[in-house]
Amino acid sequence: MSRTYHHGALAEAMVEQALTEVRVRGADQVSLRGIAQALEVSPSAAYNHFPDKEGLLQAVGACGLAALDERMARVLAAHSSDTAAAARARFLGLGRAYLAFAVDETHLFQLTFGPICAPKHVPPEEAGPYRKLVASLEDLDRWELLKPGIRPGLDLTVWAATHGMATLLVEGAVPSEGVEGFLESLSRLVLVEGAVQADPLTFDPSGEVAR
Amino acid sequence: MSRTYHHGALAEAMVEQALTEVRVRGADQVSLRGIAQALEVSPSAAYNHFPDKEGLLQAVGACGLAALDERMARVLAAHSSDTAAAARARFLGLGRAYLAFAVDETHLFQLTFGPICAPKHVPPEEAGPYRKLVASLEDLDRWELLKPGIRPGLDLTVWAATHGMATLLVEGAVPSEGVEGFLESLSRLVLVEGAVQADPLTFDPSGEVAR
DNA sequence: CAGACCAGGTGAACGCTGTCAACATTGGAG
DNA sequence: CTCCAATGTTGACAGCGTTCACCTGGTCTG
Repeated sequence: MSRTYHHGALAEAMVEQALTEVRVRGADQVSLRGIAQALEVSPSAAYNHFPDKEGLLQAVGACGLAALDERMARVLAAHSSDTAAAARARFLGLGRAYLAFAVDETHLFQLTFGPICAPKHVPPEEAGPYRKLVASLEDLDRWELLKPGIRPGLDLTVWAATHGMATLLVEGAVPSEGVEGFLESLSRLVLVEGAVQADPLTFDPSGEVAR
Repeated sequence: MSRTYHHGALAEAMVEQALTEVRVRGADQVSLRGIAQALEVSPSAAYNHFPDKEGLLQAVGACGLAALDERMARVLAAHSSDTAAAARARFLGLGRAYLAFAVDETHLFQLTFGPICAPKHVPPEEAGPYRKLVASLEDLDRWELLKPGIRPGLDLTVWAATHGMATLLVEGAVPSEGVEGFLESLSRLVLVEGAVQADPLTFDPSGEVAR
């Protein structure tokens, strides 16, 4: 309980504190001084670990990306069997996980894909979520579940649609009830008709935020 | 040239000044004091016309929405004939205009659809751009240019895809060269094959900012 | 084992910000 | 002509990010 002069793991502690504050109040409502005060540390201590406030927020944004990736990984783990039905379930589940993250981690989503952090994780080919989406589409293609002739450019288009729907949810332009309708419509555009009808609505892709 | 005590049209002047500063530096780099200084007016004068800084920025965001709407209106005017080819050109042109706006008005786009302004223009059914998109889709449907059975939910899905592509462009996650590929891919998903092949790449939907 | 080193902490200060309350100015209505 | 309401100014306040000079104390060396 004794507060030593040197904290020992200030960087991690600041990211964690900033993460919780971002989640409840939004990134532009958190102050470096507030975080330092919560940690009983002087405001300038942060500058031993981060170049500036943006540096700290970028670390928080990386946590957000990791949390999203973990949700998506959990979906893949829940539908790992090597069947056409599982491939379809993975595709829909990934989309649902992405949108669920946007809905119940609104502020973190905005930071992760906002102007402060977005330039940090480009090109997107290196990030987990995009790779998982591409893999899922390749999977669908292998099972011949994709409509014929639509493959070129499909990665980007499906990604844009999902990401766009997520931002619309976050902005409040679309209520969260619209998620299932969106996924159905997207499926109608992309998947062959009547291939696998059973809809795996059972899996709930919610989860905690990664460190 | 004489500076009177009362400005006369301070509200409009502040919006205009804020608009130009947002366009070059981004919304979170503009300060109320800076705007007041540029107009040779005291900082607190703004509070006679706007409740706070956010109020001013919301007015700027409304200009952004109007500018986007005007670009889209110009596309409709350029392809107003009542033919299947024109309907297809309108659809592609609207998407191109939306994405072009995001590319060359990045900061304004971010403000207009960011956390400060987005809650202001919901529900989106009341905004021009969404209505124009919906009308375009109904148009395509009337000419039987849409793939059969995909209509339910298509408005939202196409809007999400376009808006998502726009945000990816803005974030730098996708280079602006990807626009045409995206539009081709989207067309492949939505339009009947080989209906109208001539691609109206000729029209340039760039334009000035309204007000 | 003494002592220097240095990563990592402190405190005060600077300039900037948004916002407010009290006061000044003035065009135009009565 | 007078007065008022709209609209501008002044001065101040608290809070912000950031910097600089300085302090602490665990660790490694002579």
